[in-house]
Amino acid sequence: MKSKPALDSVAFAKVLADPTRQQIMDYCCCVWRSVNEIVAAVDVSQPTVSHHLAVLREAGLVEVKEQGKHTFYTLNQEQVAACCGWLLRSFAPETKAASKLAKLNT
Amino acid sequence: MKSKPALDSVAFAKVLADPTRQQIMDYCCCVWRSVNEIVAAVDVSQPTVSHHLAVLREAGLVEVKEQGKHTFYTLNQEQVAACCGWLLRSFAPETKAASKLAKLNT
DNA sequence: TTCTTACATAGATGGCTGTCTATAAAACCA
DNA sequence: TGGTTTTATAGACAGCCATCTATGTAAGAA
Repeated sequence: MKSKPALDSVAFAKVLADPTRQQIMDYCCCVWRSVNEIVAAVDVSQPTVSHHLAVLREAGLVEVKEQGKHTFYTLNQEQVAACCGWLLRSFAPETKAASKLAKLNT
Repeated sequence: MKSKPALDSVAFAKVLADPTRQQIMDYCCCVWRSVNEIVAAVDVSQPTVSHHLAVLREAGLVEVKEQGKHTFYTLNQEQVAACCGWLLRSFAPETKAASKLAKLNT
């Protein structure tokens, strides 16, 4: 019996289903970034970046840290891993990848 | 150096980002299903099912087998696994799950 | 305090897409 | 041959969403 992820698999996919959002996720992977830095990196307006960050935040796919005037974001890799694991167990249960992950998440 | 999946990660997410489509994927996982069976299982019209199957087919997420009057579909688990693996390596590289999969796909 | 910087929110808009009905096409049956 | 079943395609339409501009708000600088 596998536990469900914190995030619904359709909701997870919807969050991922946008190139700008994946670009932001990539840029915030393994490192904390201020909104300013992200805006400079992704070629959409600052409000659009804020919108995407709100989507990612509500999905629990980013962590937030406020420091004075700045707000820093970083990718929540554990959440991504949990959702990908769930997808693998749901839609690729007979593959080697699913077997490899069988021991995780009990 | 990890190889890219056959399917773009944004395109993959877009295909997954619909509840009816995930329902069809679930229903066709590990078994061949005719369009008729799928229609009976998912509570949308037959043309809508055909539309979703076309989306899944073009993404390489299902395999197709024609037998006389019937067309059978089954989920392509390897494609799903490849895309999930790619997502894990991209957006959760520091997790245990990513380590487990590190040996696959070289 | 006043100004600037950093970020979020509100509202509008255009494009995409999931759904439907209607129809076509192909295979089987009588 | 004609009719039925199975699936795909075409076209229309409504709802969603990514983006923008404009504005609000809070923190630091002067």
